[in-house]
Amino acid sequence: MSRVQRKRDERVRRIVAVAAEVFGERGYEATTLEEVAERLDVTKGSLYYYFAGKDELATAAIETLGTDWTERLEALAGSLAEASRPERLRALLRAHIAIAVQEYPAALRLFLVPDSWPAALRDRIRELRRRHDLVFRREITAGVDAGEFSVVSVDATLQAMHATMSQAPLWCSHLAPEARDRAMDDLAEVLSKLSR
Amino acid sequence: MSRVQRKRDERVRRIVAVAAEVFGERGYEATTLEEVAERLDVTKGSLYYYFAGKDELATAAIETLGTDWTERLEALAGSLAEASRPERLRALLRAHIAIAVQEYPAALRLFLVPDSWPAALRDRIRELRRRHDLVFRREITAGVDAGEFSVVSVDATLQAMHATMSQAPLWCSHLAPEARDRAMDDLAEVLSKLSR
Amino acid sequence: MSRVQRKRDERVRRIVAVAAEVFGERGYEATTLEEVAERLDVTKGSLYYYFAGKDELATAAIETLGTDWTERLEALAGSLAEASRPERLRALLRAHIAIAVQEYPAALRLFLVPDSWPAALRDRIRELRRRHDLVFRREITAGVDAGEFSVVSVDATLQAMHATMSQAPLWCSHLAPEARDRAMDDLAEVLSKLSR
Amino acid sequence: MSRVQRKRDERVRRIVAVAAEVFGERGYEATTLEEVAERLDVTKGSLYYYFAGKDELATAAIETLGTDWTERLEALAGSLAEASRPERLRALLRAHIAIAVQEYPAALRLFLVPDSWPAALRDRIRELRRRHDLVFRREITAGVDAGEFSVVSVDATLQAMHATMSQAPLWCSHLAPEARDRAMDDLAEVLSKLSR
DNA sequence: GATGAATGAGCGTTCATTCAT
DNA sequence: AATGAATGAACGCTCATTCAT
Repeated sequence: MSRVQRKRDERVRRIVAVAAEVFGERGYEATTLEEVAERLDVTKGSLYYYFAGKDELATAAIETLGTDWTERLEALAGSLAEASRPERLRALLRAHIAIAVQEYPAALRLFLVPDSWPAALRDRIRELRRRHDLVFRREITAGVDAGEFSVVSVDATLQAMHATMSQAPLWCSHLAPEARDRAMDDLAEVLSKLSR
Repeated sequence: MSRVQRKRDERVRRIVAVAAEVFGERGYEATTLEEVAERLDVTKGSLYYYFAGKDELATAAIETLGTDWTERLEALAGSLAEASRPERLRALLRAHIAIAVQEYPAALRLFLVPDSWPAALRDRIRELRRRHDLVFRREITAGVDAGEFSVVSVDATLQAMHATMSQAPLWCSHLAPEARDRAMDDLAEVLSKLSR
Repeated sequence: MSRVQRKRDERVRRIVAVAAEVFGERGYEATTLEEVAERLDVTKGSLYYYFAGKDELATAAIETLGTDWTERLEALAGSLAEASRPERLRALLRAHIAIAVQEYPAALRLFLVPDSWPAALRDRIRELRRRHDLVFRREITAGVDAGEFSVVSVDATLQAMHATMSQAPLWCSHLAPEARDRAMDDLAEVLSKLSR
Repeated sequence: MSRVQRKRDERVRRIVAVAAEVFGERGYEATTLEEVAERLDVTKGSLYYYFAGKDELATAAIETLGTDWTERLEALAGSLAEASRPERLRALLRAHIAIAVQEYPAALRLFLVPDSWPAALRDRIRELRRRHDLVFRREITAGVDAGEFSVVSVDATLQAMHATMSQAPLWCSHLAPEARDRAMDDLAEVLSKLSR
């Protein structure tokens, strides 16, 4: 890989990171390329040198955001290998909520992509969700198999967890810092009940 | 009430219904008056004869939908006065999910308040939510007071219930009829656990 | 003239009067038929039963406004037949200013009709101006002929008088009542100097 | 100043000049950005690259015109330091009229502040007027203080002068060249009387 | 590689005008 | 005679997209 290519990759990475930030804050529709460009301190037109358009940029951003998010949860799961199952699940739920609330408050809106998007992109997003989902699914099924967890339905339980976590920002964002922390704790605790 | 007035009301009702549909499908920002008008087979400008603008139309759509929904749940709660607490709660959860999935599959987007919504609308939505929320809150707190329910936090529990119910259509819509019914049952059952 | 015809004339008169009022306050562009209709307590569409459109209504309004204005000045001139020439001129100037400021604050804008108007209407307006102009022209020329007035040029003098009077609302409107009265007095006094 | 910057400035200058022209011909409300763009042979949207909106464009137009005009009068006043007061006043009046008639025949409409103009613009216009006004106010008050001029009211006198000068194009524009020159002379002479 | 400039389609909104009733 | 309803053209404005330099 040439030096030029590395430079380009680095640039692309930075653009995507910033785009993920903006898309995460504002959602797809409310995000303008102008704002993305501004935060990168370049002009709007420059973005087109790297991305074919808003949709592609959004896709890359979602991908990055989703991958980053998933990897952090996976890393956390790894680092908690010693903890008890309930402890680990709660920690994962809590971390997920914290990321949603603090870093990607508009993620829900972002994953509610416009129907007008090409099927390929929608599939890609679904794929990302699946991988994301897997982090929690593994915990639950392993716990159930081990007889430590008991759920009505794994799918329904995961559905409830994800729905609650993705909407957490709507509830928590406008709370004062301490109240917000408590609210996030409560949510994680409440969701933990679903596996008992 | 005059014939003219009735006609007008009927017209307004149709507009609001269609608007709720489109807002639900697309979200606030992505909804264009052009599309609402097209589905009504009138021109954009005609909408302004009945509504002062996009915001008012969205408000009316949300208001109608929210009020109708709440009233049906309140009626159900009333008719179940005799049932046991857990029974009644599960029935309410199941009914809520059914309404969401079958009648307002797009409600999530309607109640998913983007920061870009006019403040007035935001407040109104919050108000509607509160009333809607109250149906379930009453059940939970009464159960807790009676010592039959036990929750970590009433607020967090309600938050989880509402989030899950509003996202149910995303999961259930594309399932086959029987699978869908079972999924809805499971969700209601899962959420019931939150009060135990 | 039939009773029906009289009734119609009466209606037309009322419409035109109200239209003159609104056009006088807002100017041509800012006046909407909606507002005219509202003040008449009828619907927009009804106006079209009497007038072919906004332009015709405006023309009629200007005509009425101009005629009324002129007639009041002529009446005043008649009632001051005994007064000295300078007295009469000043009174006329003062009256003109008062009407402009208090009743038709946007008259200037109204007489600055859009270039897009049909030539016939523009001619009619010019005609109205001429008659209006004549009230003052008569005074000046008579005074000059009698050796009591002395002007550089009758046309230029009248031009200055009319320009000043028509712009008076711009200056006077936002003054407090007493200051406004004084300002109008001053203007009339100042313009009187032009004939000495 | 870079070549790019110079180019941009030049572009802005041209836009403002054309805008002043159109605003002058049509007035604020009747001016459409479409027409401004058309005369510049660009599209409507392009204007927004340079100006935030119609208001800002109008402000810039008025500002440019007003500043240029005032500075020329101030320069003339400076160059006539030796002349007698009456001479200097007449020369200023005559110059003002000439600029109005020959260069800014539509200035009246620009300075004719409709109530509908955004408040910010109104204030700015008032400010420009004040500075413009000052050129003449200085002459008058100095003359009065020196006992060479005598006026009923400085304010009213200035009001009359400005009104007359700004409406001069309405009268003079359609005259033949020689008649027009004479008319302008007459107007200046007539207005001179106001200070005697 | 990046910029400044321009484009054009589309949006929410206004309003004169038309017309069936 | 008058109304309620609808239309459609136009407006100010936004923004993704293109492109010469």
